[in-house]
Amino acid sequence: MRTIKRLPDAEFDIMKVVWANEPPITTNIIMQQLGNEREWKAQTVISLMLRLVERGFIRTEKNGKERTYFPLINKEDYLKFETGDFMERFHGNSFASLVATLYNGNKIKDSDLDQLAKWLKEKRD
Amino acid sequence: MRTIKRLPDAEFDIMKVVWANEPPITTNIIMQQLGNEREWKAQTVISLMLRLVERGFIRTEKNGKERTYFPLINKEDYLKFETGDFMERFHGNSFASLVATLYNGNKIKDSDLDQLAKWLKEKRD
DNA sequence: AAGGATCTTCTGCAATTGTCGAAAAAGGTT
DNA sequence: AACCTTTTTCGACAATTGCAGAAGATCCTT
Repeated sequence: MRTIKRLPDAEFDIMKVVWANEPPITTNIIMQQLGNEREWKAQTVISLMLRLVERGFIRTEKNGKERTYFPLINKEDYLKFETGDFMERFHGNSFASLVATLYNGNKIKDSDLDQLAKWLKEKRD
Repeated sequence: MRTIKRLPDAEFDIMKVVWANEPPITTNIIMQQLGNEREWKAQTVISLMLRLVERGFIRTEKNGKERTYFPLINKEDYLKFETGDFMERFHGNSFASLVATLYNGNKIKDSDLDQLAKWLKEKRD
């Protein structure tokens, strides 16, 4: 069982689009939806997709001259992994350290607090 | 003013030790305290320190045959940056998404929830 | 002063990451 | 069939990262 690993930035940006769309995914979808943030040539996108295939994050099929892609790892699982990894590396798994850092960096908005309160209330039935 | 950037893993591991100790820091301190996790040769540590100097994370002084180092960027600031960056890249700056992900990944203990509830109550006086 | 022990400097190198150009493949058009 | 268009495949290359050998510098002993 291969262990999941952190993705390079560019590949993760691709995955975000993959996850945000209904499969099958095409390179065109990627390019259009990343147009604003990334100015990639088609070849660039394709070779990143290829690397994602090698990593086992997506699989691919060829139909005619086009190639389509399907996610193999879902967003929630990957986020869980990244978030856990982050918690460990930067906060020694201390939730309090994380929250304090966010708060001191003004990364917690009032709307977040509201949502959080609601979420918290649900958890404690 | 140069903008702060994410550090490579190896360099961040060094910084953790730098931050955990009273300056001046020596390569020996680094090697001893990283002994369990990393099996680096002295040259490896030194060249990583050098890169950290170039990045402006530490400064260095030479005394005799030894070299000592002093942090220039403090841990809290760096963590704020990393944490903010992480929030944006992986959670679209949604604190709620972060908390939910941690919770679903069982990264939040019940005691954490209690603390959070208390903290939350304080914030909304 | 000669030799040894340490620590540093210099240099290099393989793997990974970010980005393509050039050429090939497949489909549509005339 | 010949040509154009779109998309892919192949190969490449520079920058970054992880790591350390070889050689130099400095101090300590004898």
